[in-house]
Amino acid sequence: MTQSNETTSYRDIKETVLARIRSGEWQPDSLLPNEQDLAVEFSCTRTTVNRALRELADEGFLERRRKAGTRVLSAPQRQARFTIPMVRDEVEALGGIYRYALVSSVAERAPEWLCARLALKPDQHVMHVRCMHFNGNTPFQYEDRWIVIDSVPQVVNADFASIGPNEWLIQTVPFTNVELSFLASRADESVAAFLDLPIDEPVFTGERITWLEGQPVTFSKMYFTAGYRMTTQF
Amino acid sequence: MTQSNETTSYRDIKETVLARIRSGEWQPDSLLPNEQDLAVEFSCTRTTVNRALRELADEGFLERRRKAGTRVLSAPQRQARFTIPMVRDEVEALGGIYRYALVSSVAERAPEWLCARLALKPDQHVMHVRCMHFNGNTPFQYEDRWIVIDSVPQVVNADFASIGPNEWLIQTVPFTNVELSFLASRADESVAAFLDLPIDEPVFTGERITWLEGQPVTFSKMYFTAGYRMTTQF
DNA sequence: ATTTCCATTTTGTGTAGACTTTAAACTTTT
DNA sequence: AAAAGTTTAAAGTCTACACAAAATGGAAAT
Repeated sequence: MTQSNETTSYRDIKETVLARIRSGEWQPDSLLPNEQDLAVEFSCTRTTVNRALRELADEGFLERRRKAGTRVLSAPQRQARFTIPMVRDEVEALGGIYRYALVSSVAERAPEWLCARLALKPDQHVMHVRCMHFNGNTPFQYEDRWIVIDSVPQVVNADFASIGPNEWLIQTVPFTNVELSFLASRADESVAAFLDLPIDEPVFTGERITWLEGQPVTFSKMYFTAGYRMTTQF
Repeated sequence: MTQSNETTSYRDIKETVLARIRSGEWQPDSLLPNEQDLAVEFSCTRTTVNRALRELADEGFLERRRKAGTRVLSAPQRQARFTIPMVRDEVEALGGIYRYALVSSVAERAPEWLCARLALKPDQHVMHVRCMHFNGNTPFQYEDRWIVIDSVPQVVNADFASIGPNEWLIQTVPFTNVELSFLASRADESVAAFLDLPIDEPVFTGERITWLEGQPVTFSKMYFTAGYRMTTQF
């Protein structure tokens, strides 16, 4: 059969299923009919039903298990997706002019806390890069970053005066695994100075660890401007 | 052909494509071969290639447009997916015992700032619920919430002494639209008291606005325990 | 009563092929 | 040139069918 106006598409099925859950017709924890039966009901193939249910499961509405069937999740595990933009894009999306400035870039022995954090050997060296990201002339983010030299030997020749370490790394080393955290920290003297804040001001802070095939590549702390909020809708 | 050991699955294709992007073989902004050609290369059907590329696009690695083809995103818009668990689950995942306590629950006229925030009429009423979530006996989260009575009339009969407002709302109005923000705030006198912190301590804070079919349902502020971090891996 | 094993059900994934939709690129007209 | 129309290549989706893999529930063995 050709897909004409009256054909049920996987989108229609998704909508119908969601509507039935919302209306209470399909209660939380209850089992849905199996794919074959739904295919008959919607007069389409099982393939189409499968796609609809698979996506709803991805989106956190359903739970599916072979042989056990598909059930409505009682507490819809809705996942918030935060897009992690690069600072430049974030500033430009705010309608601002992005400006970058290098503060310092030094090769040094990895400090103890970093060795612990990244599972480095005590004598490994890192490139310590500090830099600022501005929105026009307003400080937007202060970045404190360490790059493991053994993992990215080219870093010793990188010119971080002209390109930010994040953009450089993205061009240079692909990464495979990332751990990203957000927390509230307190502006110490240096952070306060760079972001033009009072000392002890609460600062929204991100920490990112990046690995390439199990090798630690970089650790960075990002201190955001006062009043910054990370927002998403779903 | 049957799917035997040597068959290329959409997973294999995803991996291979990612590897080629990482290795630089497929540069950012460059165009991938079209699905048909890839199908030939991987000796599978276009359907299978399609699924692989579609998922990679969903995950933020590729951009696909009809007729234009598939290209590697220059700034991989990787999306961090934070699962937003209910406090109970979060505490239990930490190995703790979850305990809930109501602080107060009062019906009142919506304050001006809330009217502005939720686009309420100036005379609308809200249920103002304050409560605590504990990990054992340690304060974990202090929650300050307003529920729009016109949107959820049953709320006046809800017994928030025995069930948290979030869990009650999920049972009552399950499918909603949400705007979620995170920021760093400063513990005022009351927050500090509830979370057992010094005044002015930085506090990781979440704000959530919830709508049902365009109607504002609830606004809540969640103040997290000292040292809290929201973490994800990808 | 408990464990082990097996049949069966349900989702997971693949093949092969067709039609649809979008939008880029080209062609014609103004 | 610029605008309007046309072609066409690429992704998007569906059909129809097949075999694979997991896990449940019951049967058999201990």
